[in-house]
Amino acid sequence: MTLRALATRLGLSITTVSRALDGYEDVAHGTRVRVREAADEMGYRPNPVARRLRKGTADAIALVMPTEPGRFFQPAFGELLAVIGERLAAVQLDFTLMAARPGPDEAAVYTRIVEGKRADACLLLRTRRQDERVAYLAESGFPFLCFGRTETTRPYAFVDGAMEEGFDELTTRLINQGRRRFAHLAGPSNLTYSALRAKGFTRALAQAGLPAGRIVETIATEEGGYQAARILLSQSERPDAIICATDHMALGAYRAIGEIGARIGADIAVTGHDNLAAAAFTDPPLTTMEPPIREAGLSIAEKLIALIGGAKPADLQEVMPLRQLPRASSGEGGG
Amino acid sequence: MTLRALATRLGLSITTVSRALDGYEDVAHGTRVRVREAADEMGYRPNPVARRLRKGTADAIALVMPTEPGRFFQPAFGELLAVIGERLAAVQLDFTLMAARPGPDEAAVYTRIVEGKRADACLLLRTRRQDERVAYLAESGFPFLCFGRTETTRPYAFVDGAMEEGFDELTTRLINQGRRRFAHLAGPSNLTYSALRAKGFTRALAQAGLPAGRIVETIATEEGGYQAARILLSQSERPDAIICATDHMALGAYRAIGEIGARIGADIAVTGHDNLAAAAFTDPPLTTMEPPIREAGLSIAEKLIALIGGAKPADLQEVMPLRQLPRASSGEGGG
DNA sequence: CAGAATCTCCAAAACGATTTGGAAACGATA
DNA sequence: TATCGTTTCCAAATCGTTTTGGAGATTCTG
Repeated sequence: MTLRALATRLGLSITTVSRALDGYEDVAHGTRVRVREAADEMGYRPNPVARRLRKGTADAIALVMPTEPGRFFQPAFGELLAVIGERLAAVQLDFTLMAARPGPDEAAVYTRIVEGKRADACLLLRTRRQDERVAYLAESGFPFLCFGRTETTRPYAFVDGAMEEGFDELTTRLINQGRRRFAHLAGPSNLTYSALRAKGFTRALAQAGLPAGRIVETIATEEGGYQAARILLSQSERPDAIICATDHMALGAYRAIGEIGARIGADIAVTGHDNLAAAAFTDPPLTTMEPPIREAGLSIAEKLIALIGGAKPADLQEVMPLRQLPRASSGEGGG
Repeated sequence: MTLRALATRLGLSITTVSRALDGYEDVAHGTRVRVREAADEMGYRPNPVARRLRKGTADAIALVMPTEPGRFFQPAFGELLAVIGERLAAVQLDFTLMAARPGPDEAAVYTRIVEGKRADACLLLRTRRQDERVAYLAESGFPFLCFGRTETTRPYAFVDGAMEEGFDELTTRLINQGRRRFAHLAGPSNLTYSALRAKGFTRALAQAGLPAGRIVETIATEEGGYQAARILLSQSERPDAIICATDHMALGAYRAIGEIGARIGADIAVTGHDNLAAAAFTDPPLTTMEPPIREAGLSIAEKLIALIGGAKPADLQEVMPLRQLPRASSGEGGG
């Protein structure tokens, strides 16, 4: 069912049918109605590819997943994609996934998107402090949005959680509770989120006039958290609060603490970030904070749409507050 | 940089340039080389949209995410997508994500894919026993592949884990260990995986000549597992083994068991399925089984490619064995 | 009633590739 | 030399839209 078929069937020109469907003013009301009725009676759907070719757009947003070897961990990834995808579909935008492992291949994927016009804009995940992807995209004038911040002088569009504030608030809360020997299990230092979380942690201690806490950098998994926590716990001055960059790391710390027979919550506070589904059901329930995934997804979609519409990146920046979830692992909450 | 530009620059016709790049035999070796060199010197990339229009393909695979309200839980979803995406990209196929909540909207999304030619094939997740999506796609002759099985008389392409066998093996192991009072926390009964897992569980008991185990159906989350386990534990004949359909549910059961002061592993065995990242780090570590996500992803991609190539669905069926991970929650393994 | 303004409509040119159906040039064959 | 086969190339059609630049009909204005 093409436009031509519809046109000949109606005894009209292709032009008129096209314009009638698009609601132009220069087609008589009567014919417009007639065309529309015929169109959905015959189940006509414009061929998206033809439209794209003519309009010179891709009608698509690209998402490049940085696939590191081993498990892929972006908490609530599925939900995030679902929300974004749903919103984009509503405005007829395809949401295209591409995978690339960080490194030389990654650059090729971005080149393909930009030079091959595979998308009208793209979405970056797991942003790094120094991010070549951002540099390349900004350089080539291609619209993009980061989920997470990066360090650059150029204005760029992003959506991110208020992690610095979140970790500051959390740490301050534990200070007020009387904790004094703080340690922080940080994620890989090249990722912006690690730096921001560590910064909030550090700031809270400084503000309270306490000595700087110990910071151990490790991979953001259970195993990483376990190893790092073991090291911390084996040292002379044992911490009474371990602020972990992620829930996964916190679960690793749980085991390390269990092994030395200390009590989580009472002896040593443990906290995370993400609010994994499991976090409320660990023993004890894990104190954490939760990024507003649905809201973030909607905001991301909205900003991508704006970006395609020509909005300036500088006007598309948003830091979203996190929800604090005090639970028993820091001697708070019920249970 | 279009084909025309390249052609005039080389003093050749568009036809010749196109054919030279595609490696046809009817262009002289010399010119072929010349054309190719010029092409990648000038960074020529064929416009994918134009190519699609002409060839009548979408060069894309669609994935419709069933976004149920609340958390979206497909374990290892990110990794699965990454693997599939990577493989598809290698053969120049886009991987398009769409979201739809099960119900009337869902049908519209599939109609859009099929009638709007948004993709050459599509991938279904969270397959249901009676799946209208499968019915519709099969009906309309659109190529599709299911990750998970469904109940239909027509031959269809799928990749799935050997869950029936996995749950049978697990249950048998626990029977041999001396457990006798079995219960199963099943997922929603409309999803095929729930039925298969329950079937494996049931089969093992029957084969051992034991009475049928109690089966409680619930939502596949921690909360669902917790509620269901509480009910089980409040009854007169307390189970000594709770086989959960998923790790998430098992974690919920952990809490319920903790609340009544029983010991997981020693008093009551608890097991799951998925091998969540957290599963090895719970206390005690959770006995579970792991689907081969990478292999499944690769197989899915391969089959989708074959499907587009015209392979018969009946030849594209694969059930992949699960890896058993006996751990302390069933009184096995270390720790 | 002539001329202008307004309504409706349409033919044809894009968009950038692939593919069909030759055509020119050339050497080989008889 | 005339014919045939190869080799190498190309003009033009095609995919299905959108959009430009009118053109005919009708109504309005003075």
